[in-house]
Amino acid sequence: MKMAHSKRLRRMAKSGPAPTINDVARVAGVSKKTVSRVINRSPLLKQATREKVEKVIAELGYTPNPQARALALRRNFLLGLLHDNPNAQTVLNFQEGVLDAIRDTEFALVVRPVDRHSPAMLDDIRNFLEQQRLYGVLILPPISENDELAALCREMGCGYVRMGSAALDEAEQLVQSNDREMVEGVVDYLVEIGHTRIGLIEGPQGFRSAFERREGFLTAMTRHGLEMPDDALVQGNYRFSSGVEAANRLLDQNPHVTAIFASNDEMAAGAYHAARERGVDIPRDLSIVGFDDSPIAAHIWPPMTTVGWPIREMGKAAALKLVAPDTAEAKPSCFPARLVTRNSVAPPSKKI
Amino acid sequence: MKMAHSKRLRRMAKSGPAPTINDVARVAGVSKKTVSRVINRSPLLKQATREKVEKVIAELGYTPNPQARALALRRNFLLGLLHDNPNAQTVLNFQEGVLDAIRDTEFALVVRPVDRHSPAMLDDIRNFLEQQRLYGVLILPPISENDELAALCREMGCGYVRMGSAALDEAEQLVQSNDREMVEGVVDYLVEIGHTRIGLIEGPQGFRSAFERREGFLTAMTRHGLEMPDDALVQGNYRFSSGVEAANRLLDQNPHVTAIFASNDEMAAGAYHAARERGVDIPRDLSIVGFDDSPIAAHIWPPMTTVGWPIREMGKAAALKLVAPDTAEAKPSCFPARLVTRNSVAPPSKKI
DNA sequence: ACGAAAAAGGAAACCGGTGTCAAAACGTAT
DNA sequence: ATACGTTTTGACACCGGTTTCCTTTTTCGT
Repeated sequence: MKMAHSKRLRRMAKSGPAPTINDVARVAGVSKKTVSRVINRSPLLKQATREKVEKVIAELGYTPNPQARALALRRNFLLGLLHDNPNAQTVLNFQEGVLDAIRDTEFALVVRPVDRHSPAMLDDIRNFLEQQRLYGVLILPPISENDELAALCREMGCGYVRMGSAALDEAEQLVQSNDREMVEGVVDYLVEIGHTRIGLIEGPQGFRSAFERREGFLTAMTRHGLEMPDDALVQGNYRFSSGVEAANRLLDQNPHVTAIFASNDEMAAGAYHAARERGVDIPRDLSIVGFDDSPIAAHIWPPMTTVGWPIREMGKAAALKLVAPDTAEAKPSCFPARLVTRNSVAPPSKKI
Repeated sequence: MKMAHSKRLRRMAKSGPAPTINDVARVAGVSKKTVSRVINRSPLLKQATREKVEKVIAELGYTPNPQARALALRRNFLLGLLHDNPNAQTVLNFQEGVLDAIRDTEFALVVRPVDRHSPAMLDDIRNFLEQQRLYGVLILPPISENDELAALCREMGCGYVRMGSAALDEAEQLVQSNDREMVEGVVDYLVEIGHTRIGLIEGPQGFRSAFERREGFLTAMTRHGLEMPDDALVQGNYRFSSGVEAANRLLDQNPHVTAIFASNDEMAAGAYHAARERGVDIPRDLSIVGFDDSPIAAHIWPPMTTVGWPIREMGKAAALKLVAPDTAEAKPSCFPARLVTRNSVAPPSKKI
């Protein structure tokens, strides 16, 4: 009720200049400093004064000017999101997570897609950070694996948290997932239902995530005493088309594989495509497992078994590590991925 | 060279407090006002003075503090993006477009996913606008169709541009696409290759885009003198699962349709799913056309014919309408969609 | 060479908050 | 009533820019 009332008052003011702390102070008959204390929940205020001021604040519909606050405090309330992730859903989920963390705070999230391939990338980001003076930045993979970028943040005194698949950094600056173990789990699962000739479409050179996933894969294969011929391991670049090519190469070189693990869903979808063109049925003739649980995995036919990360939770935790590093929710830095079982996996067919 | 040099100097300063306009003024031996004039490219400066100051700026690696600027100018340089779009790729493309527009300016983009179904949505957004005092906001569909939201922006004196499928607003506040005509074009195309019994999966009630697309569809059908039985028109809610249900209902009620147009790609993909489960082959037994050209359209099998919007360009134009309304690039408000022909359409098969 | 007009530059106030430090108000012991 | 310690409040400077208004310098016509 009171709320609605104040809104009405504010609206009736007909969008004149927004009330400032001075207006509040004058109307309430106190000094601006006292109003400031109310806003900042200073404990050394008499209850009566606090209430008096709060009433005026509500009546006037006063909101502190964030720019003025930022100036006085010499820090602002802007979080940055640096990303060059090809998977839109991942980026958006992460954004949602960040928003979960900063909703009802004065923080806001500013986004900055970056171009990993531009030689000027670091300078661009430097300018961006210099200009905007962000409170901190969140860095999504794959660019989160760029150590120069992290160094740049440190150098510029800008807080940062990276999302990455391995121990890139200290726990305070990292949210990670256990994808290596998960990939091992995928192999275990495939072996368990009978597969022995499993192909791997790995991600591009130089990506930590690609490396981790390959290592997890190979570790598990070795553990199971399974052979891993060189030509059952092909490389892609995390994109759909590279998945098509990689799967074709893999199946040409190694027609007996009964299952393929691809380092991300896009490439796995590419493998679907290649399989379909060759007339091989999924999952009867070929099982495919992807990684990321992006929307395509659910939409493709047959729905794809894949590994999902709790991206949104990771986004939330990442943001909390910056804005409230001492809360429990900000502490964990490793978030368990889980196998999302759908219909792209079946025991190997008898033939061959 | 010079650049690198200045960067080094700045770095050597070891991240002390960033230099301010006062530092520049002192070192250059001029007043802060003069430095301010240099920054703002005031024309009434002697060339020599300007160069002297610019040299110092470069040496010190000075960048104006955006918060201080915002405070003094009583406006900030933050654009907001309000979205509740289920299609992540669309949102991200739009973001990229906005970034295209504001790259190398002092503007930044802050994002705000909203929950259309929350009753507190408008209040949330009001608080957000009140708190952040954005320069302006960009509003993506479907929430862009909410007139209360637009009214709120006007009331709060916050500039806005909506992306919408119809004449929701004045051209200054709108980037739109000609989807109605495009839908007519889709029908023309289907009719041209021989289809006469075409089903429609329309979007949810109350969405302007859904309305426009349905009208375009019906207009074209009438124009071709084709019958449109009530049961060939079913409703979905723009999501994958609703597409599955809608297609099943449609095919149950009307087994003779040879083509389906769905109001977006998600639902079209759902229709694929339904078709597959019923053993009907796409495109031999059933042609499907979607709308949006989202990634799923390219990835699904067979690749889907759909209608694509130039989202990124629209994002750029929308941002320019706010930050540089007088430039030519900010002028056009209608961006032509185009038919993306892939493999989900074929002439109707003879049988029946 | 001189005066007037135009150009260039500076001093001080201001934007709307916060920090420092001292003053005022209050409660209590003497 | 007085002195004293504590709590509460306020005055004022400051954050780093811009704006207003005024002074100094330069330019130029005669």
